[in-house]
Amino acid sequence: MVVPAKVADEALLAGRRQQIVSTATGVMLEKGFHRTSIRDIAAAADITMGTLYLYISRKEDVLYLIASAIMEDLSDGLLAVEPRETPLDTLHAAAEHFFNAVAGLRKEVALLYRESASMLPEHLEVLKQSELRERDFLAEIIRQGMDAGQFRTVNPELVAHNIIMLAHMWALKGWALKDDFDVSSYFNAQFDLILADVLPKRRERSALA
Amino acid sequence: MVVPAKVADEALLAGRRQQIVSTATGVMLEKGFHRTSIRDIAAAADITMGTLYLYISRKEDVLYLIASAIMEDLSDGLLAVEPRETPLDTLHAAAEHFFNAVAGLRKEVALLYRESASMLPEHLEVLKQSELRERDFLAEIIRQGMDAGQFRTVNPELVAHNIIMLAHMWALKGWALKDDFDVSSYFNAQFDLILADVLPKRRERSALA
DNA sequence: GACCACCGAGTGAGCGATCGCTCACTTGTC
DNA sequence: GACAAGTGAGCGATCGCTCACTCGGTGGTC
Repeated sequence: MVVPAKVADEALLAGRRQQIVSTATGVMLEKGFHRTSIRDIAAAADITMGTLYLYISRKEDVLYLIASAIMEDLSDGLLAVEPRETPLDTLHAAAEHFFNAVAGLRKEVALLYRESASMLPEHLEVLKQSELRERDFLAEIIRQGMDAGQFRTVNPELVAHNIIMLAHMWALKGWALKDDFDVSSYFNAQFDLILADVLPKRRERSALA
Repeated sequence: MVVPAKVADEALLAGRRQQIVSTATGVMLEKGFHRTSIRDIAAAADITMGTLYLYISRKEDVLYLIASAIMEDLSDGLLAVEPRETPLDTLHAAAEHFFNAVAGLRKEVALLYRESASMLPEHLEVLKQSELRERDFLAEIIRQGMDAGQFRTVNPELVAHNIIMLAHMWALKGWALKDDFDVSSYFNAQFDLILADVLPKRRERSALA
């Protein structure tokens, strides 16, 4: 167990933690990890400090619960994307889903980057593994496109990581992008560039673009 | 003046601040802004707390001095890149320079992302403007390539921002990339993809690639 | 040269305000 | 009455920042 608790009742545990995470996220988004006190978190969740410590054992546990909830939101949705007719279609669907998910959790994704240094190493490792799973999912689609002769030869993991990074970029660089794009025009512009990365140079782009 | 001081002698001011920045950077890199105390900074710079406050007026000022020194290192080098024979050559030189600069300041760049939320708004704004200057510099090269008919039609600012983001990616995602790349193979792989973004689809890649 | 008033730079004990976390205790339920 | 869940005053350890003070050098006066 990554986050030990002192309460046996599992339903109660899950419920209270959900209550803690959902209320503490707002506080952390606003004030950040270090400026958010245990008292703040307890007050937001409408419990006392002592009760809070029945469900976590260190302040860092709260951060981890928040971070892994965000990561799950992002990852689960992506990994649930079903294969389409062609690898290109699948890549488009997966990327679009991921870009939208990140856009819906802009501040939360930025929080992950900001506070990753405040996390305990074993917690951070879990999140890294989660991102690697996202990368591998996208890389597998790209590999299938290459095997099918539909994509040119690229490093699938690198292109996959770029897709993730450019999605995160909406969260990290929104201050600079918001003037020129909204969420969907941002995705369209970026996917056009991703297409250029993976499609063979001599072939016309598909109707999808 | 963004950071007010209580010492009149400008040479002394510059020297002391250089001394503060160079020693405090190491501490901040290791512990982060909030876990680094004023006492830590003063001790590292081998001065007392009182003296420190002659050269800054808030703890956040130290962070800003550090951050703007890092940003200057990155920006000045990029903006000093001279035009080459063709826009493509110039873009290659500029991107390579920037990727190398970021790679040489990996932890420092990661610090900028982590601690941007700890900065005072007016300090953060200066750093944003600096990054926009980098973006515009790269965008101008791309625009020239488009005007010369050497590049296809893309959004120059977006591609420029992507180049910056993918360079920063080495600092942000090094944990995942270090297994597959070193600094130069990473740049080569990414620049190959950037080429695919900007070069016309039907044209063979130049000898540069 | 002797004296002194002045000033800018440097000092660090100490202030008030937190902080994360504990534990002796209360409450509610069966 | 046994036990799991909940409570919050209080502990020790910081923290950022201040301010009354020391110190050494400079220049004016005799």
